[in-house]
Amino acid sequence: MARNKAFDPEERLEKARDLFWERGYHATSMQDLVEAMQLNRASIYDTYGDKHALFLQCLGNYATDKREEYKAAAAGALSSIDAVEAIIRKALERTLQEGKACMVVKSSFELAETDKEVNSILKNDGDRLNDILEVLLMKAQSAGEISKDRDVKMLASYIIANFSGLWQTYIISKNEKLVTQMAEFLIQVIRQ
Amino acid sequence: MARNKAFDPEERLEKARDLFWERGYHATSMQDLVEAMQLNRASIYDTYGDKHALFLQCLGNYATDKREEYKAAAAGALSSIDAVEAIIRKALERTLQEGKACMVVKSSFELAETDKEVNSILKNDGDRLNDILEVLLMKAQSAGEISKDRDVKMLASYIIANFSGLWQTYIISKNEKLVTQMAEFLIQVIRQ
DNA sequence: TCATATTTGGAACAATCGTTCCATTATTGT
DNA sequence: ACAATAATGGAACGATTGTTCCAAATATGA
Repeated sequence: MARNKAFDPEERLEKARDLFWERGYHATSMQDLVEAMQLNRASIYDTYGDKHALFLQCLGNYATDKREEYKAAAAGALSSIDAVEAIIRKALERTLQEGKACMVVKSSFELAETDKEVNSILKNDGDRLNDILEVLLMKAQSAGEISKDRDVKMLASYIIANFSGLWQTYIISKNEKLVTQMAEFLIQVIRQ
Repeated sequence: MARNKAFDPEERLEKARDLFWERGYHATSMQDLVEAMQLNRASIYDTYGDKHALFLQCLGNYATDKREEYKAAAAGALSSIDAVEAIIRKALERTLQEGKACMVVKSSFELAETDKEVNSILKNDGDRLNDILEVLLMKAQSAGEISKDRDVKMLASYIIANFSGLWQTYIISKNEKLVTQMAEFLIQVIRQ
């Protein structure tokens, strides 16, 4: 009986995600979203809820997507330590090529200090990425690829934390060579 | 002939700075500033210019202040490498004690990608802090405290980049022990 | 003491914010 | 073909945005 949606909610969510990603939460207005998503106001509210709910969906969607990208990058590696290196190289590649800093990092600093729901999404995402790296580092340890006395949990967090630094450095300096050297240095630190 | 200002512009600028620091630029309204600074709207516009100009002054002021704090932390050290360590420990201390992430880092992610003036202030601040660390690392190299084949320019940038990571990790995890371990690990990496 | 200059408080501005509502349009299953 | 249902377009909401303006208050140097 009922009429169907004339648009793909998932596809339009990506349009919103890209805008939030670029401008941040507060600098993005509903009017901007109406234009970017090419959707009526009412359709947005009806499908996704209010601005905040829409943002949370965008952020969750984004975090999962990027985690999959890291997984995919790691999957092609021949050894565990190579997989870790591939993830770091993926972060470097993203820094240099995506044209805007990671939405997870941007949202951490714009919102996560005050917004519990945002914090929870980001914590969950961080934990999952941490798990991925921790498993790889443990395997690398078992295979003798890295030292036994490394704290792999801490090392996984350290690697992820370094990604924030790559983005911050690139935003300010736009120095590709420098950021590349920093990523190479991190890889070298992890391998030894 | 003329009447004098009934307030200390520098002191009230700090009030504004603290609010911008806590909430970010877009989430802070002029009404918020009027209340926090305990100043009339007209007085704010007359003394500092518009919201954006006020923010730039706050950010510049903040960056200089924090750079002085790092310098002061380094000044007490017995050797160059100890001075570098002291700066890293200062960043750790700030992360754990200030209750909000560094305004420089927050502003990098909220504004520096689109706002040229903000970017310029942050670039200048980054360069100056880089200089401080670079000089210390060079001296440490001459003194044989760190290896000769380290690229000190890159290493200085790497240290600063790590600060972003400390803040991001602490915002999301609130894990003091973890962040402390990460800072200790960085120190260890630099020293060897 | 007094004219002068500037601060001050608060009203008011137009523009935009996020959100809601409703009449209209369109598509569905029967 | 038809009644039912949901999407659609757009007006409209009150609240808040950043900013300007002006009359009143106030402290200044001569």
